[in-house]
Amino acid sequence: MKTKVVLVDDHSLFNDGLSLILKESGYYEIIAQIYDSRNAYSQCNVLLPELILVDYNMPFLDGLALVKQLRTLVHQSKIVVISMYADKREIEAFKEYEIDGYLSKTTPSTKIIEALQKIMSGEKVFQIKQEPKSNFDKDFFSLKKLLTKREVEILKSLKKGYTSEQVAQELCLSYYTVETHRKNINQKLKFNSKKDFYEFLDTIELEK
Amino acid sequence: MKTKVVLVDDHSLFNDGLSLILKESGYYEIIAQIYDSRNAYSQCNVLLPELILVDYNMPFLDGLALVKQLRTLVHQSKIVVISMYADKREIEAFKEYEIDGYLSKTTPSTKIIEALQKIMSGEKVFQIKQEPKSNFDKDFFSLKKLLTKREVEILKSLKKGYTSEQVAQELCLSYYTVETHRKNINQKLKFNSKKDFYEFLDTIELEK
DNA sequence: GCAAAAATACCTGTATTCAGGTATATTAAT
DNA sequence: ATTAATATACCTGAATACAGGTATTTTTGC
Repeated sequence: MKTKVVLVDDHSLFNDGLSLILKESGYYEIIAQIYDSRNAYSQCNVLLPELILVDYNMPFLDGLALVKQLRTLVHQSKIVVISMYADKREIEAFKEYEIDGYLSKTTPSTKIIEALQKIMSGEKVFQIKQEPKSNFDKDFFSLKKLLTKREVEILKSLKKGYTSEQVAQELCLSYYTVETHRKNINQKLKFNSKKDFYEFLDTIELEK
Repeated sequence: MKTKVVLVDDHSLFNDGLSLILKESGYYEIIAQIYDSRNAYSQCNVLLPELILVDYNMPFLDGLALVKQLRTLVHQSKIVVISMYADKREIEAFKEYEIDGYLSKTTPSTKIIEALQKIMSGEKVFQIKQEPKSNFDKDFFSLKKLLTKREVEILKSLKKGYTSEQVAQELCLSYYTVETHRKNINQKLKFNSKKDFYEFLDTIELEK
């Protein structure tokens, strides 16, 4: 049921953290965490993982050299490289070894999970640089410059799943006022669809 | 700028993993990871964290006893207990010490972050048992059992931000047909608000 | 103090969604 | 072969959201 994963990363904190993140997602079973890449090939030969996550920067045997080895495995696993610097040249170097994905360590865990799901379903995911954010920086601090205090309050209330009507009730405002605020928010943030708006609403953190 | 956090958990894997998760969120700065709860009180007295995350099950000095100590700190920090078993009786025991939240270790990292954001803005969050998943398991495989092939196609199209009208065009269907499918989807998945639906749409993976 | 920004409220018309139906042809299951 | 499920399509009315206005009061910055 769950995808059997082997993690190869000398940096134990990240190895452990990633392990936890993958386990938490509910889709992955970590069958091994390997801290010394020199053991990876033999271990994978025995464990037959469906997915191997390999760090790029490792001592003794780096990601590139390891992938070269792993591709000679009889049992074909998906191989994903995780790197500190999502460099274009780095990716180029991997091209000939037919890896299934290339992810950056700066990617939020949710996006890592998303990417891995895509990869497990056959897609290839290459993240060059940090993905350009949607429209503007989605963090609260840049948002504060754009929106007024009241507009943020409206968003907070909408975040609870309220309709404009319900927001009006909660904040003791007229329905028309709430609608006006929403109109202004939409103008400022220029959403292309309802989905875009609600997606934004879901993602954004609006706390102090 | 970032919330200063101290983690208290003897289980280093979880401590490290949680640390990573908090850091990744961008809102938290981990100023200490404490593995022996007996050091927590003195450390917090020096470090003055805004948020203290405490594990429930710890050797020597367990979560309850530690919280009792921490509440005597001059500098008042938010205190959140994280437990393996989100037991109702456990929470009861904490009630008199006025903790700000009680979270389960089974909670996905994104939900932990969400909960902590709420807590930092003054709310209290008590998660008893693992929260009943949003109606059903949000993964594709359990979804397939609930929805028909066509319904999934409709969702895929909606995921692009299309309106029912546009979905109809893309799939060469009548607008009415698309609306019917959406109606059936909504019935099956029982969303409580538009926000819930679009949030689901954003989260779900619909690939093969 | 004055001008700008923000917050409030209202109106209109349209677009979109949602919930309640009905109905038929095709497909899958037993 | 005959149910049951699926996909299709249409209708209506209500609820919600969106886009275009206008307008008044309050707050804030200089």
